[in-house]
Amino acid sequence: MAESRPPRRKGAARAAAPERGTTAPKGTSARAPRAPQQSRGQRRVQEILDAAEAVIAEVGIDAATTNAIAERAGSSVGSLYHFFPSKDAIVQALARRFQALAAEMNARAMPAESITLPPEVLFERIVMNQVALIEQHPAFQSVHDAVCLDPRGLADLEAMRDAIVGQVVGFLHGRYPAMPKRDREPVARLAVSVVQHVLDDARLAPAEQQGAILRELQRMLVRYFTGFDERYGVAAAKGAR
Amino acid sequence: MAESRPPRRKGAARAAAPERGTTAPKGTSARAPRAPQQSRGQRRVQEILDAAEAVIAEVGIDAATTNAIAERAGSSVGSLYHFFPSKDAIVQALARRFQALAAEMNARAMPAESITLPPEVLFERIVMNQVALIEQHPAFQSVHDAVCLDPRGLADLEAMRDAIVGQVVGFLHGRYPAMPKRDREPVARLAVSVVQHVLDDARLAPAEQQGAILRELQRMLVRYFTGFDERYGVAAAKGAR
DNA sequence: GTCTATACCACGATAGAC
DNA sequence: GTCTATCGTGGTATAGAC
Repeated sequence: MAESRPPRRKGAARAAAPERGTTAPKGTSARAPRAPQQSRGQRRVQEILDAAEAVIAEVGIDAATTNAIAERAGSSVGSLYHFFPSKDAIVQALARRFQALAAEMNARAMPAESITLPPEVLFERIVMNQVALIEQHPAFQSVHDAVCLDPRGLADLEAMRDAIVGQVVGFLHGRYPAMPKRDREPVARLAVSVVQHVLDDARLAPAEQQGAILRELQRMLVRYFTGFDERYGVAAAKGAR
Repeated sequence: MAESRPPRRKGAARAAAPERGTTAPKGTSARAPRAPQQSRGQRRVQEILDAAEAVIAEVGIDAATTNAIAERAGSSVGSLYHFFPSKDAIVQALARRFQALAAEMNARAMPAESITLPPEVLFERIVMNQVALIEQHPAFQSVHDAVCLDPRGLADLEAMRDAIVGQVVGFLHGRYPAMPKRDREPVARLAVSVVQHVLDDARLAPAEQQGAILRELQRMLVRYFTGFDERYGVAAAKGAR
């Protein structure tokens, strides 16, 4: 994997830190009251991010050049730098998009009602959701890793991972009120880490084995959580299995 | 993070493919019959690889420059390129070292006698062994990922991962003769993937949680394999738990 | 065999015409 | 707002003295 972890500091031209102002990638300096302009600009920004995602998925972050991204977006570097102050800014914007996406997906995969589901159906849902997310956004891991190792610029924001872990902690709290508080976060971190990395890893396996790996992953998680079900009981479950 | 996966093709100067001949990084063209020369050369090679390992562990593969590696080795680029034809060759040599290391470690962690051990002690040993390996060689993951995504040059050699998976498959065969043959490889792949990635990931967690994550990882693996113990029985075990 | 100096090139980022 | 052309940086790899 890749590849080399930190986002680099290689061909950084002379311009050191051109200051990035607000969170939104403002096109021109002051906001223009015309809605069409803003929406057009937003569409352009999204197109650039889509292109960046595609290129990164293919060649990785370091090898994804600004020229390649611009070209893929049907645009050119100059235009790209009109919307983003630097390549890093593009990666960070992408990270934010992914964070929102992952949080939403996670909320859908384990809503409040799901805390009483039997592990089999719970993890079938979670794993399949994550599979879909990785298939639709293969750049997820690269971006995630790059941002994690480069805290600057995302410091005020919690790391992507932490947001997801937080959701799982909440789930554990709901399902196992008796689980010691200090156990919740390690368990959540482990579960998230396992799902994320195993699925990413599975793409390298022979195609005919990928289904089997998914099934084993589900089996492993089911056995892990069945242990908790037996130890702590499932909150308000009808059949405590 | 991670970075960008593929080893790049960035500042590749004009020299396209200077052909790498045999497997051993031959210094001069013909072998010199003097033993001292050879051993000295080998020591130099090892020093360069050690330096590369250290630099990669700190900054990642892409950001690890040949100059930094040479400097760290107490040498200089010219000398470095006397032993290795390219930066990629260094990474590949490093990969081979790691492969041997991991195989040896694995053989130590699960020798033939271990197939009857209770899961608790088995995974305590396996996890702790892998922890030690990652601590002593933090560049392991980076190199592994980079090589996996860049099959060229390691094609004849099995991928690092496959070698380890093969050992685990053998273990499963010994411990669970009744396990269907086609289940063995997915199970092995999953187990290897989980151990490797979770431990690598744990380094990013808050220090005070790392111990707990390790414990949870062991618990998860124990519950997973206890399921197999119950389903298939442990070969020739004294107490079938 | 080891070093210094440097060729060569790709990249990120900017300038300025349109 | 978008483009083309270009600059400055720094990275790989080499040349050639010692």
